[in-house]
Amino acid sequence: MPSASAPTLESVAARAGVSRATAGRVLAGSARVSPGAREAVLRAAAELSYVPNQAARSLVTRRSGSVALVVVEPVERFFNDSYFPLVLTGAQAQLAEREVQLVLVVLSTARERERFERYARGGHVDGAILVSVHGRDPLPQHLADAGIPVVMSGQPLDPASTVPYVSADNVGGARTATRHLLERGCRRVVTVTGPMDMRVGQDRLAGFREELRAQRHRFSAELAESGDFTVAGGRAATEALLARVPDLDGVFAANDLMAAGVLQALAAAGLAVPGRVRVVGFDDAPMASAATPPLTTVRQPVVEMGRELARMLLAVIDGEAPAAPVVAPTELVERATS
Amino acid sequence: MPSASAPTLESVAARAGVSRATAGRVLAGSARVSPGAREAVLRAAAELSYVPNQAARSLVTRRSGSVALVVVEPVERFFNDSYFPLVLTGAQAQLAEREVQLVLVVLSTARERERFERYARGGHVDGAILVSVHGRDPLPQHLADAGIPVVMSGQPLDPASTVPYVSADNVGGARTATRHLLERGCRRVVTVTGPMDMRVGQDRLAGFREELRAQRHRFSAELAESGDFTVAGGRAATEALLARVPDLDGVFAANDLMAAGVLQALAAAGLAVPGRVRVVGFDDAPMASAATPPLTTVRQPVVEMGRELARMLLAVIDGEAPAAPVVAPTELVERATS
DNA sequence: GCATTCCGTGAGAGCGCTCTCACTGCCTCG
DNA sequence: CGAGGCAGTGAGAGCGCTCTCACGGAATGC
Repeated sequence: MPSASAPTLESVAARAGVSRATAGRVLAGSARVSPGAREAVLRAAAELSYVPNQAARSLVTRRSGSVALVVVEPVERFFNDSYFPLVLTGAQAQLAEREVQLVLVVLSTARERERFERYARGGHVDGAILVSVHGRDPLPQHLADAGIPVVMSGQPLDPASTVPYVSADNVGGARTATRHLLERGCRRVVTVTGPMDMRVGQDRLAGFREELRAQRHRFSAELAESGDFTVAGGRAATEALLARVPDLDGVFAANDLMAAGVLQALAAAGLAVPGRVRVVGFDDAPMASAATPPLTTVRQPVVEMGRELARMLLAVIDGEAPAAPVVAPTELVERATS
Repeated sequence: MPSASAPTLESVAARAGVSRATAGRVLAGSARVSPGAREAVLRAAAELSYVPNQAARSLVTRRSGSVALVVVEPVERFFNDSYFPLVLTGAQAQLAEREVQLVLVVLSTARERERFERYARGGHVDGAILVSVHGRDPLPQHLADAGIPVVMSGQPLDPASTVPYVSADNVGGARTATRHLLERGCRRVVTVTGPMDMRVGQDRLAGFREELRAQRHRFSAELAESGDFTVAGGRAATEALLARVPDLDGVFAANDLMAAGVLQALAAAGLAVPGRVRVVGFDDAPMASAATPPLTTVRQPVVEMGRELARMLLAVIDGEAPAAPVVAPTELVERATS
């Protein structure tokens, strides 16, 4: 329970000697109030340290003043990946400026999904930021069709999707990473890819291929091995690659987790980094600078992307013109593995 | 905006042919309703896919159905540390079972602190879980004194604090880590400590000292160097230790981030791990298994601790007897650095 | 067999806020 | 100098829910 009896608009108005309506007008910041009345209300509110009752307000405005950040993946991914906490941080910061609360929702089961939809339709939140939805998951479109303001992180695989999204420039970032390896003198560059049923996975591989081609190197299927975005996956993929391409001297890992696995496998094989093999990751996760040796990687501005998601959602909620997708630029961070 | 016009209790009641009061009784799950009426209401609610309006409900119950997870540190720490996301995950899971929402709040400035207090007193949330508060921060006690249900992670430095908390067994974990090093044959074991103005830092050092003593090893100040819980700090501390104690053959780092720095410094100095020097970290952060070589560490059950925090808070909110602090057991995870 | 209890139910009063509407003065204009 | 307009204000009606209270009817007691 909060303190005994919180001050109400009524008591503020009484203290200021005006009606509830006028007090409300002042606090809503709207026009049409005499300077005298305004000042009196403001003072009274301060003296009582008045806080508007959000429940009463939402009841009439039908706005909750909060939005949901929805994590769709199994919770485990939320653990290891630095992506979510960072998006969350950015979104939270942006929303705080507008005094909008961020409610965290995790959707694992079908039942939870259904409940969330009812929850959102019931007006408990004004909109939702969907993070880590699978590329083909119909949930975002479904919610949007139900009239719930929705934005998502990452580009959906479905080209017909109308849900606004924020994505990093995955193709460009992968090209930069690959070019860097080539410029450093690598002749036999391979890649450990993410899952191919995810847009990120596809795009980062596409960037790798494009850049090889642009630099007149031949791409062939044996140069790519899928690593499913985990450390263990990165290690296993590297072992496979080493067996197929013993003279490889450059590895582009589609994320830092896998790059960590690459480093482990390389160390186990006795291959010096960066002396014998150069490695570049993607994401600039915290573990990139913690790796041994510290990992060269492609930074994506995740916090800023989180802010952008929040900004977009707020725009959708305010009924502004449908937001265009945003593709955030990436940047190479050179450390010791290249 | 949610869908055009959400069904209300009124419409459910009408459809079921009962009064609003009876419909309310059924949905509240309370007794005193005839089976016939109950079934009719339930069916009507399902058909209309009725969702109670939370705002209207809180207006009268003075319960918001949500609690805050408050992060007090500067946001940057939220980035690198795996601790927060995991606590959050655990708390979220626990709260979801009770259909309580988790609102994320970040407190950086004094203004934000003050606003949050008013926010909580205004009944916007029913309670708060405070994470990563500084050991001497008066905020938790202050909120508790204001009548706001509060629990916190980590033991407060102030012995007079009455705020319930959940903490890992830091002393015990540090003893286990140290013992492990000794059992593996290390003769000259040193430690990289956390900040000494934090309880965690103090406790993990205390455990290190206790275990040395228990095993009849001498502790002296030169065996400990502060590393402030960052990778760079861990690296710098290791360099200092190497200069002072060139024959060191075991390092206990008070967290995994610093352990990563230890590994980097050791690699730079050409000291093989675990051949020449053995290393143990603390936390079992994701980066522990991603390190090269994979890091032996002390696991604390962070997700479970998050759950416990949520459970405690709910108990406090329900006015149950003041919860006793919980100290969670730790566990050694052997990987390749020892 | 009548008074008493109790169960199931409905009516109605708010919770604190926003917002529409009407009203009062005062200013402007013809 | 009267009609119209407009700024500033207050009264009052809900928003959808919970909860108290009162009431009819069935079950129980003596």
